[in-house]
Amino acid sequence: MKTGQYNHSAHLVAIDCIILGYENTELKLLLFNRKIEPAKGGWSLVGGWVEPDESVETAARRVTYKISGLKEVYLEQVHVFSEPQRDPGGRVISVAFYALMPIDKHDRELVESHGAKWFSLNELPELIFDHQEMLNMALEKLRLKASFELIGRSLLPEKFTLLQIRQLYNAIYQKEFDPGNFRKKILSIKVLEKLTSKNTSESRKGAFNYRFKKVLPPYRVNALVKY
Amino acid sequence: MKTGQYNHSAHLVAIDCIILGYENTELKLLLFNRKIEPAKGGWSLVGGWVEPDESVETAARRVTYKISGLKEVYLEQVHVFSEPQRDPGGRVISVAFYALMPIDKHDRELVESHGAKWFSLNELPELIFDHQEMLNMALEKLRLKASFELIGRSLLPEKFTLLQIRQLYNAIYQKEFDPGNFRKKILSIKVLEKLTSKNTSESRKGAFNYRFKKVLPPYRVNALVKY
DNA sequence: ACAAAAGTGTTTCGGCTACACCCATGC
DNA sequence: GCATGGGTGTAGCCGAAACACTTTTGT
Repeated sequence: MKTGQYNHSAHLVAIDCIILGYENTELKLLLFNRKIEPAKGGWSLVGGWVEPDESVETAARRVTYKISGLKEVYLEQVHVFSEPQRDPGGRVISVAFYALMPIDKHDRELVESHGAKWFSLNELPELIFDHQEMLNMALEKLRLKASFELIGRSLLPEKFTLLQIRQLYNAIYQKEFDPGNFRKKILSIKVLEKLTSKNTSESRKGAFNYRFKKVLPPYRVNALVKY
Repeated sequence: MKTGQYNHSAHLVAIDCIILGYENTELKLLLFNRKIEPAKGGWSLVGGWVEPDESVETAARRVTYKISGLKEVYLEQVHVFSEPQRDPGGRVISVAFYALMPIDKHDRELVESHGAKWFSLNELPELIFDHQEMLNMALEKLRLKASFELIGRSLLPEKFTLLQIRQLYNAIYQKEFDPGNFRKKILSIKVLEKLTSKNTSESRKGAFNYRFKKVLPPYRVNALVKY
């Protein structure tokens, strides 16, 4: 095979996306019911081939858009999986990404029409191939990121309360953060702005809504949370 | 092209290695004088094609072995670089790795015979393609790793003094760590064992040698150093 | 009245920082 | 004696953790 002026054997390259959403105090993963052999009918990460004229990032964006209808998802490379035997159907090199998606904004019908389904992270079916390992690495990477910067912009609705973002962190780390301390820490980095509206659906008293600032002040590298 | 039962267009896949060594209180990078067009004669990371029957890790190990004669190098994936135009010679997807190498143990003649050369990180020539970006990401990743666990096993000689490992950290973070505090912190995690021998070549008084323990006690996630 | 979250304040504790200080030795 | 790194000790500061306490309001 010839590509440009190089002459060497080539590989099938795919991307697999760990698509995460957040709903009802739980992290959820979008899985795809595989339609082809091998492992037909098994639950798979959402993936696709990398086309000749696109980067792996472009491929990941194309695939996440196609299944969710959302253009604005946060994408990050996780790892390359390339053991020759990882896919029984052939030698495929796969680049794993995680994707963070505002679950309330995506197109649920589109997801369903593709045979995909959201699963709570605590109630996952068995995944095909090495997809469980991909998921594990993605979660590790997400936790690391969330410990250095406040995430949620891509997972929460536009407006949210401090309770909601704390519950998001609870879900990510599978632990309970102290309400008072979490609040003070998060507000101290000044990346959120307080709105005038309140959310009264989750507490008697009602909590102020916040949103992420458009431009973030650069904030210190000091760990946001420990885990 | 057909690979197994899948039918899709394929890609050239390469690996590029940011090979780092440590010598004379400086981090050094092994670069390769490129022998083919495009960018013939330019300085390049050490790389190679991924063969049909090997993982990207295997390819990286093969390539680092071939140029250094060392089998025991520490390898870690950094990132996939896949912009369609990144290599003017053709569409090549490259997986960047960093490699840590005990510079005192490697085969200097082998390196020379391949037209490769060690450069101090402060005196680098211009690199071809996106290799400078690869290097930057590798160093960021190395700093992150070094902040969570004590590195040096793959960079320092078997025996070393606390001065030497501190200077390694100075080189990695480009700052001066406090001798007393660094010492206490490093020893507190109990991954080093004190030897009976002393190194008298670097100080009047002579400093005890240490080495990494064979089995490491699991130590806390608390940052080792801040930067 | 009670429950439950909102929001603020306070105390304690551990670890990091910034040093001071003595030791050993070659020059 | 002096400079240099080896090695130990310590006072102070800062931030995290734990938790008390008051507010608000629907039931």
